[in-house]
Amino acid sequence: MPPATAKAETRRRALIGAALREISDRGSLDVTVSQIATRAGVSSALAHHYFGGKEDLILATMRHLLAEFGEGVVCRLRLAEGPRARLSAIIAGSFGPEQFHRATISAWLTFYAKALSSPGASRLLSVYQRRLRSNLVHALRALGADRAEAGRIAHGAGALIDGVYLREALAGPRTTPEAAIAVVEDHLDGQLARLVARQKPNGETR
Amino acid sequence: MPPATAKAETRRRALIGAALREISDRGSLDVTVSQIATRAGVSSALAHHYFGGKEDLILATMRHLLAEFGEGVVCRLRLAEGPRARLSAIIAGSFGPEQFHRATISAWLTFYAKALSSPGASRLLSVYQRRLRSNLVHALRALGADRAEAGRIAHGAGALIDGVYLREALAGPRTTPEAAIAVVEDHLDGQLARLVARQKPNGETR
DNA sequence: CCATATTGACTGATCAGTCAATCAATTATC
DNA sequence: GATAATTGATTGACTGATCAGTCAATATGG
Repeated sequence: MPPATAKAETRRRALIGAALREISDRGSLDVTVSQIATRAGVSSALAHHYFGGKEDLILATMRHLLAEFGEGVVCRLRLAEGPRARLSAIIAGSFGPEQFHRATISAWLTFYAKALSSPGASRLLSVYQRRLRSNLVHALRALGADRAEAGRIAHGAGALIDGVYLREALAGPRTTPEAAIAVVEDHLDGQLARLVARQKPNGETR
Repeated sequence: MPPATAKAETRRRALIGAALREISDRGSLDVTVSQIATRAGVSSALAHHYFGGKEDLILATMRHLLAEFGEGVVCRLRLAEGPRARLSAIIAGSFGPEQFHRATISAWLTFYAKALSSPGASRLLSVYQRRLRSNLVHALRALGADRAEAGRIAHGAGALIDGVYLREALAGPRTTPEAAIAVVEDHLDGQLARLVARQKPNGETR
C-alpha cells in the first residue's frame, strides 16, 4: 500500500522476472547481475540495492518459481474429488502449462545443478520435494496403501516427474504437457494395479 | 607404444581424472583450469597445451564418463540371457556401483545442466540417450511390444532412470544402487504386466 | 527538506588463454 | 659412440576481459 513499498515490490518483481528470462534464455546460471538488471531496465547497482547480492537474487527467483508451481498444484488439488483424482491433480499440476515451457524447464534444471553447491538452493528444492511427496503419500494412503507402499510409490512417481522434466529440458522434439502427464499417469496406473492386486488377491482389480 | 605419446596419454588421463574429481567435489562446472591442473600436479598452461581450451577439457571429461558408463552396460548385456534379463542388465548397468557414487552423480547433473548451453555437451548426452533407448526398445520388442509400445515404455523407463539419478544427486539420505534398481524394475514390472495383459486378454499373465 | 530511488564510475578479484623461455628425450650426423 | 639438431613437455609470468559489489553523487516524490 505505501507507495514507496509498492514501487520497491514492483522493482523486485521486475528483477525476478528478468532473472528468470535471462537464466532461461542463456540456459545457465552464469548470468551477470548487469544482464539481469539491463533486462529489467535498471542499473546493476539497483539490483544489489534491492537484493543483498547476486545469490539472494537468484534464490528469490527460485523461490518465485517454486511458489508458482505450488499454487498450480494446490489449485488443481482443490478441484479434485477422491484420492485417485487427487493423484491426477498433483501430476497435472506438476506439468501445468504455466510451468511446462522450455524456458522454465531450463531454469529448473539449472536450479537443480546449483543446489549441488548452494545450501540455500538445496533447502528450497527439499521443500518442493517434501511437499510433492507429502501430497502423493496422502492420496496413496487414502487409496489403501500402507505407509511403506505409499512411500515407495511416491518416491518412484516423484523421480519420474523429475526425469520427464529433465528429458524435456534437453530433448529436441518438443513434447506436450499432455504427453508428459500420460507418462506419469501410465506409471501410476501400473503401480496402483499391482497395489490393488496385492491387497485383494481374490481377483477383483477395479 | 611411442614413449612420447604414452606420456601424453598419461597426462591427458590424469587431467581428465582431476577434472572429474574437482567437478564432483565442488558440485559445479565453475571449476578453474588451474584447480584441475593443480590437482593433476601440473601447471594450468599444460592443460591448455593438451586440450585446446577449457571447453575441450570438460567435454573430454564428459566423454570419458559416458564411455565408462557404456562399457558397464555392454558388459552386463553380454551376460544376459533372454530379453527380460537384458532389460535388467540395462538397468543394473545404469546404476552400476562404478557410476553410482555421489561424486559421479553430481558430475552427471552438472553435465546435464551444461548441455543447456553447450551444443557439444548436448550432443554427447544425446548419444547416451539414444543408446539407452535403442537398447531398451530392442529388448522390449523381443518381449512382443510393437514399435509404439516399446518406444513409450523405453521413454518412461529412461526418464525414470534419469529422475532417480537426479534425486540421488540431491537427497540427503544415501540410497544404495540396489534401491535405485528396485525402483526402475518395479516400474518395468508394472508396465510389462499391462503389456502382456493387453496382448493376451485371456487372463494369462506369466 | 527528507527519505528513498537510482545511477555511473570505480575497485579488487578472478580466470582463460598466451608466450617466450627452459628442460628432457629422441633422432640424425659424423 | 659422441655430439649436434629437433621435437615435444613444461612452466612462470603476463594480459585482457569480466564481474560482483561499493560508494558517493544525483534525481524524485512527498
